[in-house]
Amino acid sequence: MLSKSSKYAIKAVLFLAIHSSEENKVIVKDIAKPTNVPQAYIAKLLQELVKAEIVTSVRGPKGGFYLNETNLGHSIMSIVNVIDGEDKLNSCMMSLEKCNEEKPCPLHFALSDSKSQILKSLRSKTIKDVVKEVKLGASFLPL
Amino acid sequence: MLSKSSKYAIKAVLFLAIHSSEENKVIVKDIAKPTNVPQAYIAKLLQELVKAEIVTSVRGPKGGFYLNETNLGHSIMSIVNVIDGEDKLNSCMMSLEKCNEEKPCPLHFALSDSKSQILKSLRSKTIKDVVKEVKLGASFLPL
DNA sequence: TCTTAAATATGATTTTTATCATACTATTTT
DNA sequence: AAAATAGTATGATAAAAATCATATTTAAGA
Repeated sequence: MLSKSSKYAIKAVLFLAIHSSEENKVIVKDIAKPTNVPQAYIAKLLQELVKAEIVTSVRGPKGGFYLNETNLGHSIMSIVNVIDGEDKLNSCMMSLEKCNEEKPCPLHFALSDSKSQILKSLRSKTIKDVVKEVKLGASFLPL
Repeated sequence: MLSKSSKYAIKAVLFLAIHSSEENKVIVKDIAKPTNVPQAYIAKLLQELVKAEIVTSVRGPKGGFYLNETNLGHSIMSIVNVIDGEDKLNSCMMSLEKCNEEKPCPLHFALSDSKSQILKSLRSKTIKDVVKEVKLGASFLPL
């Protein structure tokens, strides 16, 4: 469902949401280690997120990444869309195309409710929303 | 979530569930075309399913594949397990390991309900179950 | 202005997944 | 018994995803 890349990206963004601010930028190395993502790889993903204006970056010494208020308002879905492409998640679980009520795939009725729920959740939850929940106890590195 | 391979496998199995019987075996060519899956590829997947006793095969002329009553009782999940491996689907959506109530990942609360629903559905629905729903209108090749 | 610390750009390599090809084995039919 | 028709086994190739490496650009600070 979510590619490794999207998962990495979500992790990194949530990490920034919690640990960064304009006055407190975080450098890639310090994102890579705690999130357990290869540094060069997360760097590349972050660049895409910067281009998409989901994270903010500043170069040079004292530079790094952070999320501003606008950034925090983006949905989790928007991260996935940037990394995996727009309709990776909208595609049918069963066949390789999209299915719907009129043209349901064989697993449509078994899965579509839960699937729409997940999509809805990803679409409606902003980074900020999730951070609240994280602060209530979610951890980055479940074992 | 489901790999292309699992999707192919599910398609093929459901196709057989609908169109085959011991007296009416189906050869790979006639599975590949209507399900829109590369023939050599589905052949390979079918072999794994045969080994796992999820589909039945007979060699030689008048041979082919079919599902017997036992085969029909398997869950959709069992197909995925054979093709993608046991815990591909059980892994956490967010981090790369498994998460749970005690050690939730940041997206745990947002997604776990729907996810368990999907898993439950895949685990509990047998091939036979899904076939009933298919006969009520699902199609194999949604556009 | 030079050095240093950061992101950025680009592309090479590796690994995984998907696909294709070919030779072999089993069973039916003639 | 031979020929034909099916699955089976194995491995080669191609494409995609993930990872690694390196050079470039930008900005801060001495």
